[in-house]
Amino acid sequence: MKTSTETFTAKVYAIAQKIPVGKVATYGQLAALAGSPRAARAVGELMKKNPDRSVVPCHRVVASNGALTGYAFGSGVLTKKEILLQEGVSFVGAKVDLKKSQWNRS
DNA sequence: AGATTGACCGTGT
DNA sequence: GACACGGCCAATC
Repeated sequence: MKTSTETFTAKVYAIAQKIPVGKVATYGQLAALAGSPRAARAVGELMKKNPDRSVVPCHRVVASNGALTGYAFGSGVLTKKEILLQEGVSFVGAKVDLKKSQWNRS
């Protein structure tokens, strides 16, 4: 029986890996799915400290308003945006079109 | 063990 | 519609 924190962290990473290509999820959404709807901030911490972007597509995680926030790899948000465009995510100016590309969890 | 920070979110002015 | 403030959660120093 692990502490709640480890479960939360594990869930966040697991969920992040479940985000399909061409879709994005908000920090709050990941937090909610992980069991703490208010832990959006903590999710950001996990993404920043994420073990590996190959196992945790942190680039598919954006702010609730669709804006791209920090990125621990490449050139930061610039690289993140490029990757999302590569994935086929719809963009509106400098933000993601959540109406079209927000992850509709199964 | 205590205090501070941080890739956020919601509400108010 | 834009700017400012507070609140929550977990990790890090």
